[in-house]
Amino acid sequence: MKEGPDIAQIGALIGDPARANMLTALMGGKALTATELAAVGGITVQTASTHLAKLEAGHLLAQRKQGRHRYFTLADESVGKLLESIMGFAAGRGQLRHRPGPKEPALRKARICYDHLAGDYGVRMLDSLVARGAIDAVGDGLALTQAGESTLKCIGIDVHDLKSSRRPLCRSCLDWSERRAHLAGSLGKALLANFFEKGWARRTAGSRSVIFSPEGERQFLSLFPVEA
Amino acid sequence: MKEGPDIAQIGALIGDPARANMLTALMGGKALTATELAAVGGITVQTASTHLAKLEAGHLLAQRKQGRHRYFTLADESVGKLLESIMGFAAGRGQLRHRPGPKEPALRKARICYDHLAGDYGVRMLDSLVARGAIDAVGDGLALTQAGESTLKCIGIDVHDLKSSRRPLCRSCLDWSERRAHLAGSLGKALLANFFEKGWARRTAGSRSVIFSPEGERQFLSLFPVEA
DNA sequence: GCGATGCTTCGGTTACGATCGAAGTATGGA
DNA sequence: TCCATACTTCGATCGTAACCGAAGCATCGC
Repeated sequence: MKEGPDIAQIGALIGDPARANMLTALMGGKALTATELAAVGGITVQTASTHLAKLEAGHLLAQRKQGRHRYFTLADESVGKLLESIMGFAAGRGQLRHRPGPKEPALRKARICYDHLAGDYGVRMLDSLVARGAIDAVGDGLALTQAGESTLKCIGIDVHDLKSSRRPLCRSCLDWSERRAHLAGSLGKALLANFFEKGWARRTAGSRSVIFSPEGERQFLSLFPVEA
Repeated sequence: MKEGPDIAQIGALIGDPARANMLTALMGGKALTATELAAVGGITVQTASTHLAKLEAGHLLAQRKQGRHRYFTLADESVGKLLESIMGFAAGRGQLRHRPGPKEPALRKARICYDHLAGDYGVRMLDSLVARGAIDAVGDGLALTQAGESTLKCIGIDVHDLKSSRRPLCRSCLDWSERRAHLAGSLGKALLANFFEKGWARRTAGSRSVIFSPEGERQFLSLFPVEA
């Protein structure tokens, strides 16, 4: 009867709308305070506090005290991956939350998926890297090629630094809006960080969407062309 | 605020213990009746009926009427994949349901994951296929090689038949007990079916575990050796 | 037709958990 | 020291959904 891991527990954790909203907000990768999370959940701070305690007990969140603030983040990358995969599943059944809201288009174009770029632009970037032979793709798997290493060096990313981390360099992540893979892993993170540093793009205040500057957009599109 | 797909809904569906048990049971790949599912959920048929209706409305289950029986299965492969990925996540946090039960060892050795082989033996099989060059593995991705096609022909599987289906041939699936990949996709399904046909193994009554016959086990182990 | 079986629907109870007001604890600044 | 801010804990309320008994359909075998 009772076989295997307890999926009901984490299902229940994600199953509450307020908690789901908070988790979704944390997919933006930024650490948020309890008060901020209460706002996105549409509840009071007291209620949020109990929710956050539960999520932390379930090891979905981690918190870091800083002065009188308490910053919450997703516990680790695996949580982000889990959430994105559930989103992909939900999107596949056409269970979008209500009707597409005003921010939907921006979200579909470019957004943060935990710590890397997702949406149309994220998919485009991976496609382009694969097309030029910088990344090998077999099925779902991704691997950086020799040629890819030098390509990235030109962009300004030293792959050698990334390789020291225990986290995999390339990972594919199913994009819920595009229903295709985009690039995750430490390389995906480094690329997004690189775009922010260069001023090509910036995060928005209360949302996961990523806004490109006109110049940044031009650069990005020419750096990652799509074959005709 | 309300961004992206509705993960709370499917979280809630999975979050109820009775429903989670039923879904887990259906991971065995066999279609089960409402009465059987009520038993695994530990509830009466009436209650099970309402649960099943909800799961069906949420597109997690499909049902097929056959005489006065109603057979329920997972809606499609994506549901199985989602559940296994949640199990993998839960297992990773050490949130096994209680303490390992008596059936746990058998389950870890060999079990059905929706329609293919998982557990120690499932992981071993994939490792062996990769080691002999029958399958290419890059990151998470898997692809059958030319050499692999003939290997499978010897085993008694005509890959050409499988290729006609829209479902991908090779897919990697994260094994919650081994925390490594095993082989899913139509090829994974065909291999397990092949073992059943040959009488090497059989499913058990109320469980996901797969029991090998002594002879079948010998054959299996020699067919999929592990390098020293 | 009739009873038996498998399942669903209805009605009413119950329990759990989400919620918030109010009070309590910690940190920072003045 | 004193107050303001950030957050948690307590206590109580309330709503929802899980649950089961009983009744209602549907299908099978006879």
